[in-house]
Amino acid sequence: MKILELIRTNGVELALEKGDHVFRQGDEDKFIYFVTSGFLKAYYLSEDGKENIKSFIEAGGRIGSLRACYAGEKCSFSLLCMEDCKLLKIEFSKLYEASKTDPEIAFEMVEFLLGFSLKKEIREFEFLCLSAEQRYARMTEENPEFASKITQNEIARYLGVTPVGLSRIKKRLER
Amino acid sequence: MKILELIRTNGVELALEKGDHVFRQGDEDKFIYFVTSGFLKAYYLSEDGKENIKSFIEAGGRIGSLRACYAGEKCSFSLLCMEDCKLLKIEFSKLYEASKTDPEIAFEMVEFLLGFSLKKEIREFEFLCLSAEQRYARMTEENPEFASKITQNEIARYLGVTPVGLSRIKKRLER
DNA sequence: CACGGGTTTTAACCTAGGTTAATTCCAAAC
DNA sequence: GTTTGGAATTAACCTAGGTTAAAACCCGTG
Repeated sequence: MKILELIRTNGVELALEKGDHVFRQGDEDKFIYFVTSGFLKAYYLSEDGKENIKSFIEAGGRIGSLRACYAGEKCSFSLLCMEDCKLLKIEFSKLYEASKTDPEIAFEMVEFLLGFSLKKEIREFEFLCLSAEQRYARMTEENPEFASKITQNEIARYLGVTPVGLSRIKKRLER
Repeated sequence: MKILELIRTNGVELALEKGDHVFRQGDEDKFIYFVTSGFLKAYYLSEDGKENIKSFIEAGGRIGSLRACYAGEKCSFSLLCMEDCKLLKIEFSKLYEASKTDPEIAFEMVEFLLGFSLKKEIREFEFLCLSAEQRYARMTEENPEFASKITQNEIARYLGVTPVGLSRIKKRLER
């Protein structure tokens, strides 16, 4: 991974504690973060204070606000450490420029972005075509490892329902 | 655009009529389509025959099933011409291989995928955080040009509600 | 003009999930 | 053991949107 080399030479290492924010919704933060260890959640906060979880990020994952990095906006979500975390961060622009001049990096970016797009496409499908109940069923099948790390409250917020709603769904399903 | 050159030399031109399918859900179709002219819709069909619209594609747009092209699955949606269309198609693998060896192509792919990811991220946000009513309000603001080309029925199916539901939402909003 | 087919609206009824608040559970801390 | 605080469940009530079917509307065609 040539990108990882680039980060080792150009990036900055961060050690954060459980409960720390990497950045907050509204910040201008044009970095991409590579998760060395730990576990994070990315979440939106609506005006009336409601939390909606965009994604969970495990060791090996990457995250950054595309809208902030690439569309010149503020971060549209917050990023929070749910455990102590080690991260490597690099300016998005460095990655972007590097992919202009370095073919290997460009190709690795293509690979990463394809994987990312695929995931987002599947999530779009789930919201567009499935009920909350079906989304929950899929989640328990496909991400059983999350169950131990996150509360049911957070699963609900990730699926787009309230904790109360999810509790009902579970009960309905166990029959 | 070096990608467009590649397509002119390696791609195939298609002229389709209104009502034709480019491919159908379940097909193995590993092409990326560049829309020269016309207007199409990409939609999912559920087991019980319900249609959910993934996206509309205008001239200048590109589309293909990522799951088919990149994840080795069947097409997860169908692609239908809503007007007579001129398309250019190319095997995804050709684009992918080219981005391994040709830095310009790789960079153009990065640009395209960043734009695509951004759009999907916004759609995820809309489903996760907004009500159907809010999604409709945003759509009328941001894609007023669609209104003339598509029926309200289809707007509903794109927003994830039924036509009846959307009719109600409209009525509620006009007060 | 009348006809016919598709789109939109309306109405009546139903269901999933939201809201609020009370209750129960559980686990860590004492 | 008891206390305490967060997580999950339950219950009662409410609302948005689904479902079905009928009505109204809108065109294009003969």
